[in-house]
Amino acid sequence: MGRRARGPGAQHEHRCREIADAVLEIVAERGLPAVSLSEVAARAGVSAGRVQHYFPSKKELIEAAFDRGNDLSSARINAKIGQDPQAASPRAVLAVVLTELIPYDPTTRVHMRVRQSFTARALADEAIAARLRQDYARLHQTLALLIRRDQDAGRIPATADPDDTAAGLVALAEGLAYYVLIDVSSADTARDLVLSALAEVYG
Amino acid sequence: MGRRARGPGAQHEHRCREIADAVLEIVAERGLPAVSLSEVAARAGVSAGRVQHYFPSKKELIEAAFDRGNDLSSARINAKIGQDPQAASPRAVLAVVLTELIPYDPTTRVHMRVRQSFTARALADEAIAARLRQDYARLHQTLALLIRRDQDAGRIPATADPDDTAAGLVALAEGLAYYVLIDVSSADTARDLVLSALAEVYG
DNA sequence: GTCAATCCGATACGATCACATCGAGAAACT
DNA sequence: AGTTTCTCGATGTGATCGTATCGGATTGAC
Repeated sequence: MGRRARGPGAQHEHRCREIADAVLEIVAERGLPAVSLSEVAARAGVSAGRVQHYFPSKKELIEAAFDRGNDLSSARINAKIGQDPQAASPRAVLAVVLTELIPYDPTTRVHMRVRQSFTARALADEAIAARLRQDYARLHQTLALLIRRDQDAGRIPATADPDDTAAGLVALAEGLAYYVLIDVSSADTARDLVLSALAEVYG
Repeated sequence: MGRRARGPGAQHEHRCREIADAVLEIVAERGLPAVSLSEVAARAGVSAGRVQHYFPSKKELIEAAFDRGNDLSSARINAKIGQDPQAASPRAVLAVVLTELIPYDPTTRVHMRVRQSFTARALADEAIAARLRQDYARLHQTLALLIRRDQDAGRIPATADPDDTAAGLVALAEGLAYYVLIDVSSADTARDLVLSALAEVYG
């Protein structure tokens, strides 16, 4: 009953991640509608039964993949920032986070394609929308805190609202990220625009 | 042969639009994956056979709905600008276009939900992507022209690149538009951010 | 070594889908 | 009036989907 599965725990999580990663690969290549149990099983190189065992419903499978995608993106960005977020200057951290939202290589392209797919589904899937809102709240809050720190240090005019400024910067980065994904803009152009927007925040 | 169907032409286009509008309604409510021939027929109040007659394949149906959605949005924005685009000041036109990209009432919410759905599909559907690229090219070009006009008039610093600036403003507006759609930001906040970004362009 | 929980492959089922086919009726041109 | 084209509802078909279920294999606890 209340007992926790202990022995196979490690294997369990590993298998779950394998399957979730297969979902992400399919989403990156052909979008969320292309995700089916048989597709996922084939991509992960396992039987459909196993997929069904770990994720009894498709809904759970999709949501697990969403969380997995978020974890991968967060890990990538955190690795870029370095182990000590307090050490670097707020502006440097802001620049890294914002530019990391722009796809500039195959890996980041995959990450942003996946994210874009889930943002679309959020419009019709409240479970995904709730997860996404929480995700945005955390991201915006983090950036707003950095802005506020540099406001206190006098490097950013105190007139700007930190929360709105943070939301604006992320919105710009994501809008440009989409342009890069569909080849409307180049990654370099997008990066320059984001960084110049950041520069304007700094007066 | 080369002959054009004349008599039933009017009815033909009218029926096509009815069906395309039904597709847009479904997309706005439950997303593109919810669009099926039977759903569309039921929503439009016609038989499935008629839908199939006017749109022999689902692909054509989706693409027609995409074009229809674009037409509706363009018409709405053009109506806001007024009949004489040369008369108004470039800045006023820029402000209208950018704020009209932000959902602020049920109608604009529907328009932007539909647009967001198609942008997601564009990642996996080259036909939609091509249409979207053309759409963006036109929009960005229009705004860049307005910016250039006010650069020539000395109202905007000549240092800024008109095309990149236009792309940045639209990207910001669309990123914020999505925040409004999933209730991350309010429409007022988004509007203010877009307008202040425009103000910064004007120095 | 025994036992129970977990794991997972195989199969079946009902629903839904896009699409094809057919044929009757309406309309338009000759 | 006759003929042809357009219109479109009805029905069938093959494929794919998500899910339920079952039975044996594996595993870890004791």
